[in-house]
Amino acid sequence: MPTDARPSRLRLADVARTLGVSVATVSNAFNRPDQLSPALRKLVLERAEELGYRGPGIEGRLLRTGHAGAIALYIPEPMTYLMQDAFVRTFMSALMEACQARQVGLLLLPAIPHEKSERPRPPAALDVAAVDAIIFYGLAGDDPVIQRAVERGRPVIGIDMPDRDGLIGIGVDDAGGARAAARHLIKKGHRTIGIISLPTTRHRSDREGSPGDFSVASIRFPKERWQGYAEAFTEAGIEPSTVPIRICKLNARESGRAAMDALLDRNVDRPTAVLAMSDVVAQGGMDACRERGVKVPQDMAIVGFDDAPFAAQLGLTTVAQDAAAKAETAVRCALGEPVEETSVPTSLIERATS
Amino acid sequence: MPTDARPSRLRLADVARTLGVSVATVSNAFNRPDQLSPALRKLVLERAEELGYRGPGIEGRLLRTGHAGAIALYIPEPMTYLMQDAFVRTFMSALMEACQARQVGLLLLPAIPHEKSERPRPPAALDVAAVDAIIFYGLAGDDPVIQRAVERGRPVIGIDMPDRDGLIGIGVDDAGGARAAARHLIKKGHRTIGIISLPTTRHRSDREGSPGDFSVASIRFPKERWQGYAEAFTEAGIEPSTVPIRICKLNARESGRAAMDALLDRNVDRPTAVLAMSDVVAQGGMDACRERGVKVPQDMAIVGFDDAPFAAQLGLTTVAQDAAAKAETAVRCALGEPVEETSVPTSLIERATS
DNA sequence: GCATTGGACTTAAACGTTTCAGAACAAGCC
DNA sequence: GGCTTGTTCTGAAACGTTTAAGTCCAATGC
Repeated sequence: MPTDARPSRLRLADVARTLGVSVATVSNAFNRPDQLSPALRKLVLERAEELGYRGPGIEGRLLRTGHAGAIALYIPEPMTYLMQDAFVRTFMSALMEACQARQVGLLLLPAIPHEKSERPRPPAALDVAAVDAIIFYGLAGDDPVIQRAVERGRPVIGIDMPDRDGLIGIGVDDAGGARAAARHLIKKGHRTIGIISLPTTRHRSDREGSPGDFSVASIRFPKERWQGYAEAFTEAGIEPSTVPIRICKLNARESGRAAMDALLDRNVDRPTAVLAMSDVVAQGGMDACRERGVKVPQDMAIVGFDDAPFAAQLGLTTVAQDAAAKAETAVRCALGEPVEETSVPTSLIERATS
Repeated sequence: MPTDARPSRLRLADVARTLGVSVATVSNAFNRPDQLSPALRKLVLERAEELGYRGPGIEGRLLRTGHAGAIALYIPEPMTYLMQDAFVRTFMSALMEACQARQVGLLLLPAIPHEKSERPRPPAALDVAAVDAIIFYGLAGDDPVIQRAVERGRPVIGIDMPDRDGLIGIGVDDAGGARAAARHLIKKGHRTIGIISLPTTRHRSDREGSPGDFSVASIRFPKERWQGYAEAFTEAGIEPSTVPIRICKLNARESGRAAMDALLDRNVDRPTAVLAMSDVVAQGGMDACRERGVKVPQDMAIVGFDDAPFAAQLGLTTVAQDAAAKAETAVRCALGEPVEETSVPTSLIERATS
């Protein structure tokens, strides 16, 4: 280590001093070209380059304007979840691309730990992070962190969440995608179709469900997807209240397996097809069929949701979400760019399981 | 509050005012408990909670103290690369865990685009991001962004990079890993073991080498890895100066192939095993063996270095790096925590090639 | 020639926080 | 009683930037 006494960064004032102009002029050279003559601007910029001044630092600017040049992503899970789930990774990639294109930083916020602990806990990163907006992913609609984020007075975006006071919800057209999936199975001749649902509230368990669960759901997409399924059923003359439903504890393969098991155990109304609310639980369902010797799609047709990367390998018919559009829209909203529509389209991808 | 149209965040001053104390006192209540009586501190904290004040915001603090509560990660690739490569994902997960544990944000910086463009380009995120430190990953040792980062006057960490003025390099324990690899082959009964080395200086060519090349090496890894190999040889009573060495021009498959070719061409001391300094050149060596009908591992055992993602598929025995420790150490350095050792342990992974 | 306009640059006041240097006061020591 | 020491709180000056308001001056219109 050399004996560099003062490695402090250069400031506007340093550039201003060597040129004999005011700091305002230097600031304007960088931010408001119309406020000074082109000749002087060129001079200032050249001198800045010469000195190694890279432009106005964030410290002062953040205080003065509140503009941070980054957006935050918050998930209620440990951060590593972003790397684990293949579907999430797809979304993340798209989010990164959107940020990259705008040269904006993406700040991953640590989930706030469950706090039984001491009262004077330090302010959470979520509360103080230097960002222009916060994007939530995988959050329940009634999570209290939403309120905290909104209080910060910056745009707050919720992926797969309903709009809410101060929260811009971005989602796929869940109802439309689900309707298409259900119609597809009905067209194939199925009349008894089971549902494998994702959890509808924060209180979670693997259990039997009913349409009533969806009307009180605090998590949006199961609700909306059910509505889509139900619409298609009604169209076809199938009474939605008679449809067998299993609700999963988690979006996990094992939960899907258990749900399919329960459906196959039924004596009456044993379904010939299943609509799964995610590809992950659909995959679990396929596991259960294989174990029990139930042939897919002959004895059991399956349609997933998400078009996760592994769905193609499995030959799983599924509803594709445009994850890229979702991420792009989220970043647009975050940065205050004009955005026409906050729900993105879906499309049914027919493969071997139906 | 019905009348207040302003959604502006609460400030220290707001809390101070309602209590009739000075802002300094409120600030101290949050940051320096020893500066006021416990009773008053309690009062202040309670009132803050009541008002919904979450603690001193980043804007002022950043300006005053420069403390941002986040660290940046910069890779010279598009950000999405972080999601694509399995080896990188492992590192990322570990990095996230380290950040999560400390409740520190992880800011992903967009790579600076190749700039043929207009002169007055806006300051890059790398230059202005609100972070306490910058971690580089996958960067060439002479990339000019290092200089820019160092100029910011914050800790700069380089993963798999040599130390450099202002840059803290974090790497694996090269000597230890190499020693383990050599011991492994010796234990298997090999006595004539060839070395396929990475380049030792900036002047590069595919050529024969000798121990002297390593004592004058200007590049760190080969030197250290050779030391590890040599130790193990000496232990086993093998004179290091008699060991056949090939030095590659590049860390490239083709160079590895050429090196193995040369070793197999030897009439005397034709090796029965090879220690390669990277998985890439090891892979090249395997190519050469296949072409010449030399059976691996029967006629030629091979041990690589790195545990690159493709190593498992190839069945290549190699020296794995502890990605988690690397990430943990990087974060430690970034946050100025005491760190005893900036080189991280390795472990030998035995597969089919030895 | 004198007011008016507009361009080019400067002045100075924020923005919210931290922290150094006191102030006020009480207690202890000689 | 004067002096030091300590405790608890306050005043005020930074930190680096942006920007509304203002100054200066040359050009224009009459």
